[in-house]
Amino acid sequence: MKNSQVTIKDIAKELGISSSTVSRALKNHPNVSPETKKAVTDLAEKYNYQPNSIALSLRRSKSNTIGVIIPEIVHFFFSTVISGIEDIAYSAGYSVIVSQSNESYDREVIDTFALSKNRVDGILISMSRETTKYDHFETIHKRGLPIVFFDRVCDAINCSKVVVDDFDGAYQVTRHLIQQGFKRIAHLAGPENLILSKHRMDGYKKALKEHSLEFDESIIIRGRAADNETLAKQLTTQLLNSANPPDAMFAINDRAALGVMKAVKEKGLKIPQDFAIAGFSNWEFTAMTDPAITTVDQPGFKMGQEAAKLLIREIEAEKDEVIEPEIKILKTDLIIRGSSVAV
Amino acid sequence: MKNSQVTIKDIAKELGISSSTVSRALKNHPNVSPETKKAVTDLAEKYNYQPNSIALSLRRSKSNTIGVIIPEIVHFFFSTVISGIEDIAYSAGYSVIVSQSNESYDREVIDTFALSKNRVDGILISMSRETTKYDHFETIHKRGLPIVFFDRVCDAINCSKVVVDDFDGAYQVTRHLIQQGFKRIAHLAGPENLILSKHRMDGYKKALKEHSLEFDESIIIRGRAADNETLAKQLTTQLLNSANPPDAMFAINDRAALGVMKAVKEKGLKIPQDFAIAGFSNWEFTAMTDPAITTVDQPGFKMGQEAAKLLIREIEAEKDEVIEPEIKILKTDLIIRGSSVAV
DNA sequence: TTGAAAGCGCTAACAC
DNA sequence: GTGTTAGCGCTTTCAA
Repeated sequence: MKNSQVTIKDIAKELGISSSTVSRALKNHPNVSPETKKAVTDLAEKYNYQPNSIALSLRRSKSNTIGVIIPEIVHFFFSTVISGIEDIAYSAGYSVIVSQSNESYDREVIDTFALSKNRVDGILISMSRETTKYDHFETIHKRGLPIVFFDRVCDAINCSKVVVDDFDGAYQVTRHLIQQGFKRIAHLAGPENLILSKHRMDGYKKALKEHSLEFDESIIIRGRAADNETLAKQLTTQLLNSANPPDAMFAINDRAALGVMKAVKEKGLKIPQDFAIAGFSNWEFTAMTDPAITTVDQPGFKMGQEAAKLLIREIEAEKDEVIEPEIKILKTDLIIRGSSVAV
Repeated sequence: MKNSQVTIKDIAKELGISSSTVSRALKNHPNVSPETKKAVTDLAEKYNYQPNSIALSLRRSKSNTIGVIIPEIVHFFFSTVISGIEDIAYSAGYSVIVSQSNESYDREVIDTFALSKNRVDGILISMSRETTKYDHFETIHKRGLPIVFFDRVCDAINCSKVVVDDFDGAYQVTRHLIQQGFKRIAHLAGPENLILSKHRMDGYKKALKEHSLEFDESIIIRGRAADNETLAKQLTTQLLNSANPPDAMFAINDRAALGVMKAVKEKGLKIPQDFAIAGFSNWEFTAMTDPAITTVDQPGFKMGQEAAKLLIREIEAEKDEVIEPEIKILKTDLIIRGSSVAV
């Protein structure tokens, strides 16, 4: 177990020169004689010299590492985000430390401080579902550590954020349903206190209005169905059995869409011929489930990339340079899969 | 942007004592007077002192960080593995740096050296599909950096590994099919040069033999169908249309299982009543697809945990202690989902 | 063109 | 019980 990496000192000693000269030679400093430079680089090559990045971090007070906190890694959307982050970070010379809060507030607080203690240069975070207090963010943000939120952002902190254009996505997908010829489009909405739900509802309404379809409260499902597949299915069945049933449904997320789908199949309707389903998706369920559902794709990879870019920009800003926080709103993608598949 | 974290020195200065005393007080060294200790800890608390982990790393030549290289993050199996790694690493006080090779050999080599350069204390790796040369592992392993392989392991390196018990998994799932009353069980096998394929084939054979069913080469699908859904479907259809068709199929992986499933559905057979399907799964496809398929689950979380444990054990071994490499073979889980779902 | 020295933050051996 | 000193590996003035 020889753990001996060569250091600048070793090279200096072998060459009988000082370590400062070696350091200079290695980084192409102008004032080094060509001969010394050659001798040094040759030897460095021979011994496969690797600068000790920890020493560098200490010297520069910069770790070239960014920390990421997500609710859970085992989730298509979030792992996609990480992939995007890694993509940008890697090219910019940063390592990525990943930690998951497991949707726990306590764990998120611990993770936040752990990353800070580990001297990451900045933090990317998507909040846990439990989080309603923001002191931990406040603390490290005040301390000068750059933070960028993505997807589940925190309004209380004045920093850069990356989110998805819910309004536009909802508008687009509803318009798509209308263009496909569906005339009575229901909406399984999310909790009314979430701004996200409101945005999607507004997009839905805009599309209806634009095509002179009236907004009908009786085909809106509200309440907890968005988080409850069984309830979603049940309420959809009710709608389907009503006097004036819808011929399509825009579901707020994929859990809801799954419930809707089951109800529609049980009723014996063909998707998307008899009844069309569309929904926002963070690819938790529907992606793998049914090619006949049109989804508004949350662009995870892009989101990771953009968040990482914003963070690195901030990290690398000059000391006195003032960086204005930027809210990046990403357009969604409408994913229309082949509807030729038997359902 | 005040980036000023308090240091031991700051505390020492304010208290008019030396930094070594502060250091000692902070870590409860016996030879510090209670008063000094109190004064120091109070002040540390007040200023929210956080030891600089980079300085510590430099001092101890230990980063308390482990590197992970996986083919791709956006994959249910691998993200599950990371989750398991993170679980163990976190409790043991290690950070996890994740990098993905994207199934590219070149990128894997780069990642390997990048992690080594970043002074991680050890590396966990699952090889890229492309990798057939192992010099990069050899190099860093010789340098004394602990490595543990998982899932896609490298036989050429003498180090600890974590794999799945393919033989037993195949045996169990085949036996399960037999116990369900199926009598003519086909097998969609993997590439014959892979040891994994051989193990699974052997497990399959053992189960047949144990129940006095004869091994029939005519219902074995070999070749490239394991990596090709379309081909899998096609060859399955052939089998189903043959004179003496099978009544069940054990597929080597989930891509294959998916092809089989499509063929069976197209044929109009009910799963699992008319035709049963079972397969090894790393949850790439089938997991979300069909509750009627019995899967042999590759325990990703456990695998991550075990790999991390082995690695940390090695990292934390005393200098002169010799750690024998250990090959950990994890049992698979047989996942039998409710077959009550309409198919 | 090069070397000596200081320092990033921390710890530990050695003095007193 | 506490201070001094040296050093982890590197860079960067300052002086020669």
